[in-house]
Amino acid sequence: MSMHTSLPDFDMPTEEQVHLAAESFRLLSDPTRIKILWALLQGESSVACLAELADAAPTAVSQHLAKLRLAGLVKGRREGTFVYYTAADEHVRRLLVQGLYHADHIDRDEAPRPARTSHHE
Amino acid sequence: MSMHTSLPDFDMPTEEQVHLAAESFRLLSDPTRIKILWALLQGESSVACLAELADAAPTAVSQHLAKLRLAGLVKGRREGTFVYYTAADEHVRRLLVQGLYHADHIDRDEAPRPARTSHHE
DNA sequence: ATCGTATATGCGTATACACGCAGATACGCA
DNA sequence: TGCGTATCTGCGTGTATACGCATATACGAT
Repeated sequence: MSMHTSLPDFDMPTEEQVHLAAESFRLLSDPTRIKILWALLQGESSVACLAELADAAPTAVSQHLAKLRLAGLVKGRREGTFVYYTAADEHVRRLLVQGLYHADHIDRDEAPRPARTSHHE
Repeated sequence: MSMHTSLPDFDMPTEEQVHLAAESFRLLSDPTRIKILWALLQGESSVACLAELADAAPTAVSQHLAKLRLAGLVKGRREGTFVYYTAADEHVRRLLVQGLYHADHIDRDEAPRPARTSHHE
């Protein structure tokens, strides 16, 4: 028994899936990008407008959008000098909603003390 | 002109919500932690076992679990020298599932070229 | 009490990222 | 054509983090 050597017999995601998921989560791990994406879930918007909404510099927002676009989380539609961005799909919405909803239900349980026994107590 | 100054009249999450969500996403943005959490969704497990499943050093896994525990994503139950961890709640499952599912549907659209018109491409 | 296992902590290092600034490119208008 | 706005790109810097190693602590068995 206690075969630590027994490897996953349940369905473990592939390395590629894990890597891609990690990348998506990483892009969602920045407050500015979360604000940008949340704003985009309400409808398409331009860089400058998103900069206002997210309270960040247009340059920074542009860079964030570039990364989000390369990761396939947002799409851009150029119209003259403006580029109107939109959230890529419903997955983004669900992901973001789950994250924000989860934020309201966090139960920080620092319970299992690192095992303090001796030390008299 | 152009009143960019018009701020969100739709329901924008609070700074705290955004911060907490970002923190959760950040913890989910590491391949090793994703593997650990995925394994924990199948049931409780110890550090050493999780180290095998995630193909990582027990020390590293312990540190990851400590961070996940402080963030309220996992809970630990000590039994002798072993500490059996479990995913904190269903939110974690949904979040992780959404992320991994999303990974299978990514449509990397690098479309909106930075506006190349003339310049003879 | 001593030893071995299981887990946790501290330190050093290499890597990655966010942001600000400057410069480049594209579009609309006169 | 030239000017202004909107957006994009490159560089430098400070900060954060993952990992390996060594060490500390806790528990069970001899």
